[in-house]
Amino acid sequence: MPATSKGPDHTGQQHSCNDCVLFSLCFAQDIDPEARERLNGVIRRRQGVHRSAHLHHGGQSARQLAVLRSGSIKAYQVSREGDELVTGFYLPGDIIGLDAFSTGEHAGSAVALEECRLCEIPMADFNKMLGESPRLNQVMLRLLAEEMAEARRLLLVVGRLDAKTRVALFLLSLSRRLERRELDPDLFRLSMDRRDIANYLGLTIETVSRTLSTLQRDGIIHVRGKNVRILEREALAALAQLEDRPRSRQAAG
Amino acid sequence: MPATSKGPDHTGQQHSCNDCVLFSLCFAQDIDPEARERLNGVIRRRQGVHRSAHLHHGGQSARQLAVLRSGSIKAYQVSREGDELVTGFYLPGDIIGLDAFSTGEHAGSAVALEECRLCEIPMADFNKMLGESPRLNQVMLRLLAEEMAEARRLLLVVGRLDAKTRVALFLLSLSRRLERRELDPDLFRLSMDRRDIANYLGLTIETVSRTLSTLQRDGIIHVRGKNVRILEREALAALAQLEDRPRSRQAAG
DNA sequence: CGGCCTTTTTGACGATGGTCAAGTCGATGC
DNA sequence: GCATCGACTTGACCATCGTCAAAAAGGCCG
Repeated sequence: MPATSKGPDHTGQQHSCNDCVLFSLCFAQDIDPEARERLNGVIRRRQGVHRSAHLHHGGQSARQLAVLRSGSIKAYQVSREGDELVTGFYLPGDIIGLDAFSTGEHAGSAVALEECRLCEIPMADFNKMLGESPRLNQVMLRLLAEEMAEARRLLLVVGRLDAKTRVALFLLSLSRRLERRELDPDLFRLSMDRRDIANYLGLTIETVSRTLSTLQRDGIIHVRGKNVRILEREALAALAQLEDRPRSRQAAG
Repeated sequence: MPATSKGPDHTGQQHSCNDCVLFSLCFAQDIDPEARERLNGVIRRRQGVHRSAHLHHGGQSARQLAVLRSGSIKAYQVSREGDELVTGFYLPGDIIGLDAFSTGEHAGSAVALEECRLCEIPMADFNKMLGESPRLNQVMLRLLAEEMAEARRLLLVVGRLDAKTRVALFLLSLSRRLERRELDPDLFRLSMDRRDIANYLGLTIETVSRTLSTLQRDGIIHVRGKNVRILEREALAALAQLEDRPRSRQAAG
Protein backbone atom coordinates (compact mmCIF):
# COMPACT_ATOMS: atom_id res chain seq x y z
CA MET A 1 0.00 0.00 0.00
CA PRO A 2 2.58 2.60 0.91
CA ALA A 3 4.23 1.96 -2.47
CA THR A 4 6.43 4.66 -3.91
CA SER A 5 4.59 7.26 -5.87
CA LYS A 6 6.56 9.91 -7.66
CA GLY A 7 10.02 10.78 -6.64
CA PRO A 8 13.05 8.52 -6.69
CA ASP A 9 12.70 4.86 -5.99
CA HIS A 10 15.26 2.25 -5.29
CA THR A 11 15.16 -0.12 -8.20
CA GLY A 12 17.43 1.73 -10.53
CA GLN A 13 14.66 2.65 -12.93
CA GLN A 14 14.76 5.90 -14.88
CA HIS A 15 12.32 8.74 -14.53
CA SER A 16 11.80 9.86 -18.04
CA CYS A 17 9.94 8.11 -20.80
CA ASN A 18 12.88 8.87 -23.05
CA ASP A 19 15.12 6.49 -21.14
CA CYS A 20 12.54 3.78 -20.57
CA VAL A 21 13.42 0.31 -21.84
CA LEU A 22 9.80 -0.08 -22.85
CA PHE A 23 9.75 3.13 -24.83
CA SER A 24 9.48 1.43 -28.19
CA LEU A 25 6.38 -0.45 -27.00
CA CYS A 26 4.73 2.42 -25.18
CA PHE A 27 2.27 4.86 -26.65
CA ALA A 28 4.51 7.62 -25.34
CA GLN A 29 6.73 7.16 -28.34
CA ASP A 30 3.92 8.29 -30.62
CA ILE A 31 3.19 11.66 -29.11
CA ASP A 32 5.21 14.80 -29.59
CA PRO A 33 8.16 15.45 -27.26
CA GLU A 34 6.43 18.43 -25.72
CA ALA A 35 3.41 16.38 -24.69
CA ARG A 36 5.77 13.70 -23.45
CA GLU A 37 7.45 16.24 -21.26
CA ARG A 38 4.12 17.10 -19.69
CA LEU A 39 3.39 13.41 -19.34
CA ASN A 40 6.59 12.97 -17.38
CA GLY A 41 5.37 15.60 -15.00
CA VAL A 42 2.14 13.87 -14.12
CA ILE A 43 3.10 10.20 -14.31
CA ARG A 44 3.19 8.27 -11.07
CA ARG A 45 5.48 5.30 -11.12
CA ARG A 46 4.05 2.62 -8.90
CA GLN A 47 5.56 -0.68 -7.87
CA GLY A 48 4.77 -3.37 -5.38
CA VAL A 49 1.43 -4.18 -6.90
CA HIS A 50 1.21 -7.76 -5.74
CA ARG A 51 -0.53 -10.82 -7.05
CA SER A 52 -4.35 -10.66 -6.80
CA ALA A 53 -4.36 -6.90 -6.27
CA HIS A 54 -6.95 -5.16 -8.40
CA LEU A 55 -6.06 -2.16 -10.53
CA HIS A 56 -9.70 -1.38 -10.98
CA HIS A 57 -13.11 -2.99 -10.86
CA GLY A 58 -15.85 -2.91 -13.45
CA GLY A 59 -18.20 0.01 -12.89
CA GLN A 60 -15.63 2.02 -11.00
CA SER A 61 -15.04 5.49 -12.32
CA ALA A 62 -11.63 5.63 -13.93
CA ARG A 63 -9.07 7.42 -11.82
CA GLN A 64 -6.10 6.79 -14.07
CA LEU A 65 -4.70 5.31 -17.19
CA ALA A 66 -1.77 2.99 -16.69
CA VAL A 67 1.05 1.46 -18.67
CA LEU A 68 2.32 -1.87 -17.43
CA ARG A 69 6.07 -1.85 -16.83
CA SER A 70 6.60 -5.34 -15.48
CA GLY A 71 4.51 -8.30 -14.46
CA SER A 72 1.23 -9.32 -16.05
CA ILE A 73 -2.40 -8.50 -15.61
CA LYS A 74 -5.68 -10.24 -16.30
CA ALA A 75 -8.64 -8.30 -17.68
CA TYR A 76 -12.09 -9.68 -17.10
CA GLN A 77 -15.71 -8.80 -16.89
CA VAL A 78 -18.42 -10.14 -14.66
CA SER A 79 -21.66 -11.09 -16.34
CA ARG A 80 -25.08 -10.41 -14.90
CA GLU A 81 -25.15 -13.99 -13.71
CA GLY A 82 -21.94 -13.46 -11.79
CA ASP A 83 -19.58 -15.48 -13.96
CA GLU A 84 -16.18 -14.20 -14.77
CA LEU A 85 -15.33 -13.61 -18.42
CA VAL A 86 -11.61 -13.26 -19.09
CA THR A 87 -11.13 -10.81 -21.94
CA GLY A 88 -7.38 -10.59 -22.13
CA PHE A 89 -3.95 -10.57 -20.57
CA TYR A 90 -1.70 -7.54 -20.44
CA LEU A 91 2.06 -7.70 -20.78
CA PRO A 92 4.67 -4.99 -20.19
CA GLY A 93 4.13 -2.04 -22.50
CA ASP A 94 0.39 -2.56 -22.73
CA ILE A 95 -1.94 0.23 -21.75
CA ILE A 96 -4.63 -0.43 -19.18
CA GLY A 97 -7.85 1.46 -18.75
CA LEU A 98 -8.96 2.25 -22.29
CA ASP A 99 -12.22 0.50 -21.53
CA ALA A 100 -13.31 3.54 -19.53
CA PHE A 101 -13.39 5.87 -22.49
CA SER A 102 -17.01 5.45 -23.40
CA THR A 103 -18.64 6.09 -20.06
CA GLY A 104 -15.83 7.27 -17.81
CA GLU A 105 -16.34 4.08 -15.85
CA HIS A 106 -14.34 0.94 -16.33
CA ALA A 107 -16.23 -1.66 -18.36
CA GLY A 108 -14.26 -4.48 -16.78
CA SER A 109 -11.84 -5.31 -14.01
CA ALA A 110 -8.08 -5.75 -14.02
CA VAL A 111 -6.13 -7.82 -11.56
CA ALA A 112 -2.41 -8.50 -11.20
CA LEU A 113 -1.34 -12.07 -11.90
CA GLU A 114 2.04 -11.49 -10.31
CA GLU A 115 4.12 -8.67 -8.86
CA CYS A 116 3.68 -5.64 -11.14
CA ARG A 117 5.09 -2.19 -11.73
CA LEU A 118 3.14 0.51 -13.52
CA CYS A 119 3.21 4.04 -14.87
CA GLU A 120 -0.02 5.73 -13.88
CA ILE A 121 -1.44 8.86 -15.43
CA PRO A 122 -4.25 10.52 -13.47
CA MET A 123 -7.38 10.73 -15.57
CA ALA A 124 -7.84 14.41 -14.91
CA ASP A 125 -4.40 15.19 -16.31
CA PHE A 126 -4.89 12.87 -19.19
CA ASN A 127 -8.24 14.31 -20.16
CA LYS A 128 -6.78 17.77 -20.02
CA MET A 129 -4.06 16.71 -22.40
CA LEU A 130 -6.63 15.05 -24.64
CA GLY A 131 -8.56 18.28 -24.86
CA GLU A 132 -5.46 20.12 -25.97
CA SER A 133 -3.73 17.66 -28.26
CA PRO A 134 -5.50 16.28 -31.33
CA ARG A 135 -2.40 14.18 -31.89
CA LEU A 136 -2.87 12.42 -28.57
CA ASN A 137 -6.49 11.84 -29.50
CA GLN A 138 -5.45 10.16 -32.71
CA VAL A 139 -3.07 7.91 -30.84
CA MET A 140 -5.79 6.91 -28.39
CA LEU A 141 -8.21 6.30 -31.22
CA ARG A 142 -5.65 4.04 -32.84
CA LEU A 143 -4.96 2.14 -29.63
CA LEU A 144 -8.64 1.62 -29.05
CA ALA A 145 -9.12 0.44 -32.62
CA GLU A 146 -6.28 -2.00 -32.10
CA GLU A 147 -7.78 -3.34 -28.92
CA MET A 148 -10.97 -3.73 -30.89
CA ALA A 149 -9.24 -5.69 -33.63
CA GLU A 150 -7.82 -7.91 -30.91
CA ALA A 151 -11.30 -8.49 -29.50
CA ARG A 152 -12.49 -9.44 -32.98
CA ARG A 153 -9.68 -11.94 -33.35
CA LEU A 154 -10.60 -13.44 -30.03
CA LEU A 155 -14.16 -13.70 -31.24
CA LEU A 156 -13.02 -15.85 -34.12
CA VAL A 157 -10.96 -18.05 -31.86
CA VAL A 158 -13.48 -18.51 -29.14
CA GLY A 159 -16.61 -19.18 -31.09
CA ARG A 160 -15.59 -21.14 -34.08
CA LEU A 161 -12.47 -23.20 -33.64
CA ASP A 162 -11.90 -26.55 -32.04
CA ALA A 163 -10.07 -26.90 -28.74
CA LYS A 164 -6.69 -27.84 -30.24
CA THR A 165 -6.70 -24.85 -32.53
CA ARG A 166 -7.70 -22.47 -29.76
CA VAL A 167 -4.90 -23.61 -27.50
CA ALA A 168 -2.37 -23.52 -30.33
CA LEU A 169 -3.39 -19.96 -31.18
CA PHE A 170 -3.17 -18.95 -27.55
CA LEU A 171 0.36 -20.25 -27.18
CA LEU A 172 1.49 -18.70 -30.44
CA SER A 173 -0.04 -15.36 -29.66
CA LEU A 174 1.64 -15.28 -26.28
CA SER A 175 4.91 -16.34 -27.84
CA ARG A 176 4.74 -13.58 -30.44
CA ARG A 177 4.01 -10.97 -27.82
CA LEU A 178 6.95 -12.09 -25.74
CA GLU A 179 9.18 -11.98 -28.75
CA ARG A 180 8.23 -8.38 -29.45
CA ARG A 181 9.37 -7.67 -25.89
CA GLU A 182 12.73 -9.30 -26.52
CA LEU A 183 11.93 -12.25 -24.30
CA ASP A 184 12.38 -15.90 -25.21
CA PRO A 185 9.49 -16.85 -27.46
CA ASP A 186 10.04 -20.58 -27.02
CA LEU A 187 10.44 -20.92 -23.28
CA PHE A 188 8.15 -19.08 -20.95
CA ARG A 189 6.01 -19.24 -17.87
CA LEU A 190 2.24 -18.90 -17.94
CA SER A 191 1.42 -16.41 -15.23
CA MET A 192 -2.29 -17.25 -15.39
CA ASP A 193 -3.72 -20.54 -14.17
CA ARG A 194 -5.58 -23.14 -16.26
CA ARG A 195 -8.88 -21.72 -15.17
CA ASP A 196 -8.07 -18.34 -16.68
CA ILE A 197 -6.81 -19.87 -19.90
CA ALA A 198 -9.91 -22.02 -20.19
CA ASN A 199 -12.20 -19.10 -19.53
CA TYR A 200 -10.34 -16.89 -22.00
CA LEU A 201 -10.62 -19.52 -24.70
CA GLY A 202 -14.18 -20.51 -23.95
CA LEU A 203 -13.23 -24.04 -22.87
CA THR A 204 -13.16 -25.96 -19.61
CA ILE A 205 -10.13 -26.50 -17.43
CA GLU A 206 -10.14 -30.17 -18.26
CA THR A 207 -10.14 -29.59 -21.99
CA VAL A 208 -7.26 -27.13 -21.76
CA SER A 209 -5.28 -29.57 -19.66
CA ARG A 210 -6.04 -32.48 -21.97
CA THR A 211 -5.14 -30.45 -25.04
CA LEU A 212 -1.83 -29.36 -23.58
CA SER A 213 -1.11 -33.00 -22.74
CA THR A 214 -1.93 -34.04 -26.28
CA LEU A 215 0.35 -31.38 -27.73
CA GLN A 216 3.08 -32.65 -25.43
CA ARG A 217 2.45 -36.27 -26.40
CA ASP A 218 2.80 -35.23 -30.06
CA GLY A 219 6.15 -33.64 -29.29
CA ILE A 220 4.99 -30.16 -30.24
CA ILE A 221 5.45 -28.56 -26.84
CA HIS A 222 6.77 -29.44 -23.43
CA VAL A 223 4.59 -28.49 -20.44
CA ARG A 224 5.35 -28.77 -16.80
CA GLY A 225 2.82 -26.90 -14.72
CA LYS A 226 3.06 -23.28 -15.71
CA ASN A 227 6.26 -23.70 -17.66
CA VAL A 228 5.99 -24.12 -21.40
CA ARG A 229 8.55 -24.80 -24.06
CA ILE A 230 7.65 -24.70 -27.71
CA LEU A 231 9.48 -27.53 -29.46
CA GLU A 232 7.94 -27.53 -32.91
CA ARG A 233 6.83 -24.05 -33.82
CA GLU A 234 6.03 -25.10 -37.37
CA ALA A 235 3.72 -27.86 -36.24
CA LEU A 236 2.02 -25.57 -33.75
CA ALA A 237 1.46 -22.94 -36.42
CA ALA A 238 0.09 -25.60 -38.73
CA LEU A 239 -2.42 -26.63 -36.10
CA ALA A 240 -3.42 -23.05 -35.55
CA GLN A 241 -4.15 -22.46 -39.20
CA LEU A 242 -4.96 -25.62 -41.00
CA GLU A 243 -6.71 -27.71 -38.41
CA ASP A 244 -10.00 -28.09 -40.23
CA ARG A 245 -12.25 -25.72 -38.46
CA PRO A 246 -15.45 -27.59 -37.80
CA ARG A 247 -18.10 -24.90 -37.54
CA SER A 248 -19.70 -22.45 -39.88
CA ARG A 249 -17.43 -22.61 -42.86
CA GLN A 250 -19.53 -20.50 -45.16
CA ALA A 251 -17.54 -18.85 -47.91
CA ALA A 252 -17.39 -15.14 -48.50
CA GLY A 253 -20.18 -13.53 -50.52
CA MET B 1 -23.80 3.67 -59.65
CA PRO B 2 -24.99 7.08 -60.83
CA ALA B 3 -26.74 7.50 -57.48
CA THR B 4 -27.53 10.97 -56.28
CA SER B 5 -24.71 12.65 -54.45
CA LYS B 6 -25.27 16.03 -52.93
CA GLY B 7 -27.96 18.34 -54.13
CA PRO B 8 -31.66 17.77 -53.92
CA ASP B 9 -33.08 14.33 -54.25
CA HIS B 10 -36.62 13.21 -54.83
CA THR B 11 -37.59 11.34 -51.73
CA GLY B 12 -38.68 14.24 -49.62
CA GLN B 13 -35.74 13.91 -47.23
CA GLN B 14 -34.28 16.95 -45.55
CA HIS B 15 -30.81 18.31 -46.06
CA SER B 16 -29.77 19.32 -42.63
CA CYS B 17 -28.87 17.12 -39.71
CA ASN B 18 -31.10 19.31 -37.58
CA ASP B 19 -34.22 18.14 -39.38
CA CYS B 20 -33.21 14.51 -39.72
CA VAL B 21 -35.57 11.95 -38.24
CA LEU B 22 -32.54 9.99 -37.12
CA PHE B 23 -30.97 12.94 -35.35
CA SER B 24 -31.50 11.51 -31.89
CA LEU B 25 -29.64 8.34 -32.88
CA CYS B 26 -26.85 9.97 -34.87
CA PHE B 27 -23.52 11.06 -33.49
CA ALA B 28 -24.24 14.46 -35.03
CA GLN B 29 -26.39 15.28 -32.02
CA ASP B 30 -23.35 15.11 -29.79
CA ILE B 31 -21.14 17.66 -31.50
CA ASP B 32 -21.48 21.40 -31.26
CA PRO B 33 -23.81 23.19 -33.69
CA GLU B 34 -20.92 24.89 -35.38
CA ALA B 35 -19.21 21.62 -36.24
CA ARG B 36 -22.57 20.26 -37.34
CA GLU B 37 -22.90 23.15 -39.72
CA ARG B 38 -19.57 22.24 -41.27
CA LEU B 39 -20.64 18.62 -41.38
CA ASN B 40 -23.69 19.59 -43.39
CA GLY B 41 -21.46 21.21 -45.90
CA VAL B 42 -19.39 18.10 -46.59
CA ILE B 43 -21.95 15.34 -46.18
CA ARG B 44 -22.98 13.48 -49.31
CA ARG B 45 -26.39 11.92 -49.09
CA ARG B 46 -26.42 8.76 -51.11
CA GLN B 47 -29.30 6.50 -51.96
CA GLY B 48 -29.90 3.62 -54.29
CA VAL B 49 -27.30 1.43 -52.64
CA HIS B 50 -28.81 -1.88 -53.57
CA ARG B 51 -28.68 -5.31 -52.01
CA SER B 52 -25.25 -6.96 -52.21
CA ALA B 53 -23.49 -3.69 -52.97
CA HIS B 54 -20.35 -3.24 -50.91
CA LEU B 55 -19.71 -0.06 -48.97
CA HIS B 56 -16.11 -1.04 -48.52
CA HIS B 57 -13.85 -4.07 -48.48
CA GLY B 58 -11.35 -5.11 -45.84
CA GLY B 59 -7.93 -3.69 -46.54
CA GLN B 60 -9.26 -0.82 -48.61
CA SER B 61 -8.14 2.59 -47.51
CA ALA B 62 -11.06 4.41 -45.98
CA ARG B 63 -12.51 7.07 -48.24
CA GLN B 64 -15.41 8.06 -46.03
CA LEU B 65 -17.30 7.59 -42.84
CA ALA B 66 -20.99 6.89 -43.27
CA VAL B 67 -24.16 7.00 -41.24
CA LEU B 68 -26.87 4.57 -42.29
CA ARG B 69 -30.18 6.33 -42.96
CA SER B 70 -32.30 3.41 -44.09
CA GLY B 71 -31.84 -0.24 -44.89
CA SER B 72 -29.42 -2.57 -43.16
CA ILE B 73 -25.82 -3.59 -43.57
CA LYS B 74 -23.74 -6.61 -42.72
CA ALA B 75 -20.20 -6.20 -41.41
CA TYR B 76 -17.81 -9.07 -41.85
CA GLN B 77 -14.19 -10.03 -42.05
CA VAL B 78 -12.48 -12.62 -44.15
CA SER B 79 -10.06 -14.87 -42.34
CA ARG B 80 -6.76 -15.98 -43.75
CA GLU B 81 -8.39 -19.23 -44.74
CA GLY B 82 -10.97 -17.39 -46.76
CA ASP B 83 -13.96 -17.91 -44.52
CA GLU B 84 -16.35 -15.15 -43.83
CA LEU B 85 -16.77 -13.99 -40.25
CA VAL B 86 -19.87 -11.89 -39.66
CA THR B 87 -19.12 -9.32 -36.97
CA GLY B 88 -22.32 -7.34 -36.86
CA PHE B 89 -25.36 -5.82 -38.48
CA TYR B 90 -25.92 -2.10 -38.84
CA LEU B 91 -29.32 -0.47 -38.55
CA PRO B 92 -30.37 3.12 -39.37
CA GLY B 93 -28.47 5.61 -37.24
CA ASP B 94 -25.41 3.41 -36.92
CA ILE B 95 -22.05 4.71 -38.02
CA ILE B 96 -20.04 2.69 -40.50
CA GLY B 97 -16.31 2.82 -40.98
CA LEU B 98 -14.91 3.22 -37.48
CA ASP B 99 -12.86 0.10 -38.09
CA ALA B 100 -10.50 2.14 -40.24
CA PHE B 101 -9.31 4.35 -37.42
CA SER B 102 -6.29 2.35 -36.44
CA THR B 103 -4.59 1.93 -39.79
CA GLY B 104 -6.53 4.14 -42.17
CA GLU B 105 -7.61 0.96 -43.89
CA HIS B 106 -10.83 -0.85 -43.22
CA ALA B 107 -10.37 -3.88 -41.02
CA GLY B 108 -13.44 -5.54 -42.45
CA SER B 109 -16.01 -5.32 -45.21
CA ALA B 110 -19.52 -3.94 -45.24
CA VAL B 111 -22.26 -5.00 -47.61
CA ALA B 112 -25.88 -3.87 -47.99
CA LEU B 113 -28.47 -6.47 -47.07
CA GLU B 114 -31.21 -4.49 -48.76
CA GLU B 115 -31.75 -1.12 -50.43
CA CYS B 116 -29.91 1.48 -48.35
CA ARG B 117 -29.53 5.22 -48.00
CA LEU B 118 -26.52 6.80 -46.35
CA CYS B 119 -24.91 10.03 -45.23
CA GLU B 120 -21.29 9.94 -46.28
CA ILE B 121 -18.54 12.11 -44.87
CA PRO B 122 -15.32 12.14 -46.89
CA MET B 123 -12.41 10.99 -44.74
CA ALA B 124 -10.30 13.99 -45.62
CA ASP B 125 -12.95 16.38 -44.35
CA PHE B 126 -13.58 14.28 -41.33
CA ASN B 127 -9.93 14.05 -40.39
CA LYS B 128 -9.63 17.77 -40.78
CA MET B 129 -12.50 18.26 -38.38
CA LEU B 130 -10.97 15.74 -35.99
CA GLY B 131 -7.75 17.71 -35.96
CA GLU B 132 -9.63 20.87 -35.02
CA SER B 133 -12.26 19.63 -32.61
CA PRO B 134 -11.32 17.80 -29.43
CA ARG B 135 -15.04 17.44 -28.78
CA LEU B 136 -15.46 15.44 -31.98
CA ASN B 137 -12.53 13.30 -30.95
CA GLN B 138 -14.17 12.52 -27.65
CA VAL B 139 -17.35 11.53 -29.41
CA MET B 140 -15.45 9.21 -31.75
CA LEU B 141 -13.56 7.72 -28.84
CA ARG B 142 -16.85 7.03 -27.13
CA LEU B 143 -18.40 5.49 -30.23
CA LEU B 144 -15.40 3.24 -30.70
CA ALA B 145 -15.47 2.21 -27.05
CA GLU B 146 -19.14 1.38 -27.45
CA GLU B 147 -18.48 -0.72 -30.51
CA MET B 148 -15.83 -2.43 -28.46
CA ALA B 149 -18.23 -3.17 -25.64
CA GLU B 150 -20.57 -4.63 -28.23
CA ALA B 151 -17.79 -6.86 -29.53
CA ARG B 152 -17.14 -8.04 -25.99
CA ARG B 153 -20.79 -8.89 -25.50
CA LEU B 154 -20.72 -10.85 -28.73
CA LEU B 155 -17.70 -12.69 -27.44
CA LEU B 156 -19.64 -13.85 -24.44
CA VAL B 157 -22.54 -14.97 -26.60
CA VAL B 158 -20.56 -16.74 -29.24
CA GLY B 159 -18.09 -18.67 -27.19
CA ARG B 160 -19.86 -19.74 -24.11
CA LEU B 161 -23.59 -20.09 -24.47
CA ASP B 162 -25.69 -22.89 -25.86
CA ALA B 163 -27.53 -22.55 -29.15
CA LYS B 164 -30.93 -21.69 -27.68
CA THR B 165 -29.49 -18.90 -25.58
CA ARG B 166 -27.52 -17.48 -28.48
CA VAL B 167 -30.55 -17.31 -30.72
CA ALA B 168 -32.71 -15.85 -27.95
CA LEU B 169 -30.13 -13.15 -27.31
CA PHE B 170 -29.88 -12.39 -31.00
CA LEU B 171 -33.62 -11.89 -31.35
CA LEU B 172 -33.84 -9.78 -28.22
CA SER B 173 -30.93 -7.61 -29.18
CA LEU B 174 -32.42 -6.97 -32.58
CA SER B 175 -35.79 -6.27 -31.02
CA ARG B 176 -34.31 -3.75 -28.61
CA ARG B 177 -32.47 -1.95 -31.36
CA LEU B 178 -35.62 -1.71 -33.44
CA GLU B 179 -37.51 -0.36 -30.48
CA ARG B 180 -34.97 2.40 -29.99
CA ARG B 181 -35.69 3.35 -33.59
CA GLU B 182 -39.42 3.53 -32.92
CA LEU B 183 -40.11 0.41 -34.93
CA ASP B 184 -42.23 -2.52 -33.80
CA PRO B 185 -40.07 -4.60 -31.45
CA ASP B 186 -42.33 -7.64 -31.66
CA LEU B 187 -42.89 -8.00 -35.38
CA PHE B 188 -40.03 -7.61 -37.78
CA ARG B 189 -38.27 -8.96 -40.80
CA LEU B 190 -34.77 -10.41 -40.68
CA SER B 191 -32.91 -8.77 -43.52
CA MET B 192 -30.04 -11.24 -43.23
CA ASP B 193 -30.33 -14.89 -44.20
CA ARG B 194 -29.87 -17.91 -41.93
CA ARG B 195 -26.31 -18.29 -43.07
CA ASP B 196 -25.43 -14.84 -41.78
CA ILE B 197 -27.20 -15.38 -38.49
CA ALA B 198 -25.48 -18.73 -38.01
CA ASN B 199 -22.10 -17.27 -38.82
CA TYR B 200 -22.65 -14.29 -36.53
CA LEU B 201 -23.63 -16.57 -33.65
CA GLY B 202 -20.95 -19.15 -34.28
CA LEU B 203 -23.46 -21.88 -35.15
CA THR B 204 -24.45 -23.76 -38.28
CA ILE B 205 -27.42 -22.95 -40.47
CA GLU B 206 -29.12 -26.15 -39.39
CA THR B 207 -28.80 -25.38 -35.71
CA VAL B 208 -30.20 -21.88 -36.15
CA SER B 209 -33.11 -23.26 -38.12
CA ARG B 210 -33.75 -26.01 -35.60
CA THR B 211 -33.57 -23.60 -32.70
CA LEU B 212 -36.01 -21.18 -34.28
CA SER B 213 -38.35 -24.10 -34.89
CA THR B 214 -38.08 -25.17 -31.27
CA LEU B 215 -38.82 -21.65 -30.05
CA GLN B 216 -41.85 -21.64 -32.30
CA ARG B 217 -43.00 -25.06 -31.10
CA ASP B 218 -42.78 -23.74 -27.54
CA GLY B 219 -45.00 -20.82 -28.46
CA ILE B 220 -42.32 -18.24 -27.73
CA ILE B 221 -42.03 -16.83 -31.22
CA HIS B 222 -43.64 -17.23 -34.59
CA VAL B 223 -41.32 -17.59 -37.58
CA ARG B 224 -42.18 -17.74 -41.22
CA GLY B 225 -39.10 -17.42 -43.36
CA LYS B 226 -37.58 -14.03 -42.62
CA ASN B 227 -40.59 -12.77 -40.70
CA VAL B 228 -40.49 -13.03 -36.95
CA ARG B 229 -43.05 -12.25 -34.31
CA ILE B 230 -42.15 -12.35 -30.67
CA LEU B 231 -45.06 -13.86 -28.77
CA GLU B 232 -43.64 -14.37 -25.30
CA ARG B 233 -41.00 -11.78 -24.60
CA GLU B 234 -40.76 -12.84 -20.98
CA ALA B 235 -40.03 -16.43 -21.89
CA LEU B 236 -37.49 -15.36 -24.48
CA ALA B 237 -35.72 -13.15 -21.98
CA ALA B 238 -35.74 -15.98 -19.47
CA LEU B 239 -34.03 -18.25 -22.00
CA ALA B 240 -31.47 -15.57 -22.75
CA GLN B 241 -30.53 -15.15 -19.11
CA LEU B 242 -31.23 -18.19 -17.10
CA GLU B 243 -30.73 -21.01 -19.53
CA ASP B 244 -27.99 -22.77 -17.63
CA ARG B 245 -24.88 -21.91 -19.48
CA PRO B 246 -22.97 -25.09 -19.97
CA ARG B 247 -19.36 -24.02 -20.34
CA SER B 248 -16.76 -22.48 -18.11
CA ARG B 249 -18.78 -21.41 -15.14
CA GLN B 250 -15.89 -20.40 -12.95
CA ALA B 251 -16.79 -17.84 -10.36
CA ALA B 252 -15.13 -14.49 -10.01
CA GLY B 253 -11.86 -14.32 -8.12
C1' DC C 1 9.22 -34.38 6.62
C1' DG C 2 4.08 -34.86 6.98
C1' DG C 3 -0.52 -32.91 6.62
C1' DC C 4 -3.64 -30.09 4.15
C1' DC C 5 -5.27 -27.61 0.47
C1' DT C 6 -5.33 -26.09 -4.30
C1' DT C 7 -4.17 -26.89 -8.97
C1' DT C 8 -3.67 -30.02 -12.58
C1' DT C 9 -4.17 -34.33 -14.87
C1' DT C 10 -6.56 -38.36 -16.41
C1' DG C 11 -10.54 -41.38 -17.15
C1' DA C 12 -15.41 -42.68 -18.27
C1' DC C 13 -19.66 -41.21 -19.95
C1' DG C 14 -23.21 -38.52 -22.27
C1' DA C 15 -25.36 -34.35 -24.40
C1' DT C 16 -25.04 -30.75 -27.51
C1' DG C 17 -24.53 -29.50 -31.84
C1' DG C 18 -21.95 -30.50 -36.28
C1' DT C 19 -22.27 -33.44 -40.60
C1' DC C 20 -24.54 -35.53 -44.23
C1' DA C 21 -28.63 -36.24 -46.66
C1' DA C 22 -33.25 -35.71 -48.06
C1' DG C 23 -37.24 -33.14 -48.33
C1' DT C 24 -40.15 -28.74 -48.30
C1' DC C 25 -40.98 -24.09 -49.30
C1' DG C 26 -40.75 -19.92 -52.06
C1' DA C 27 -39.35 -16.99 -55.67
C1' DT C 28 -38.41 -16.46 -60.46
C1' DG C 29 -38.76 -17.58 -65.26
C1' DC C 30 -40.92 -19.86 -69.22
C1' DG D 1 -49.48 -23.73 -64.69
C1' DC D 2 -44.86 -26.10 -64.34
C1' DA D 3 -39.83 -26.27 -63.92
C1' DT D 4 -35.86 -24.77 -61.62
C1' DC D 5 -32.90 -22.97 -58.33
C1' DG D 6 -31.81 -21.46 -53.95
C1' DA D 7 -33.16 -20.93 -49.09
C1' DC D 8 -34.83 -23.21 -45.36
C1' DT D 9 -36.32 -27.26 -42.60
C1' DT D 10 -36.08 -31.76 -40.74
C1' DG D 11 -34.04 -36.27 -39.67
C1' DA D 12 -30.34 -39.65 -38.48
C1' DC D 13 -25.91 -40.31 -36.92
C1' DC D 14 -21.74 -39.44 -34.44
C1' DA D 15 -17.54 -36.53 -32.76
C1' DT D 16 -16.16 -33.23 -29.71
C1' DC D 17 -16.10 -31.43 -25.59
C1' DG D 18 -18.55 -30.75 -21.13
C1' DT D 19 -19.64 -33.28 -16.73
C1' DC D 20 -18.58 -35.98 -12.91
C1' DA D 21 -15.19 -38.35 -10.32
C1' DA D 22 -10.83 -39.55 -8.62
C1' DA D 23 -6.02 -39.52 -8.56
C1' DA D 24 -1.59 -37.05 -8.93
C1' DA D 25 1.28 -33.13 -8.37
C1' DG D 26 2.56 -28.81 -6.23
C1' DG D 27 2.56 -25.27 -2.48
C1' DC D 28 2.49 -23.84 2.09
C1' DC D 29 2.99 -24.25 6.95
C1' DG D 30 3.85 -26.53 11.10
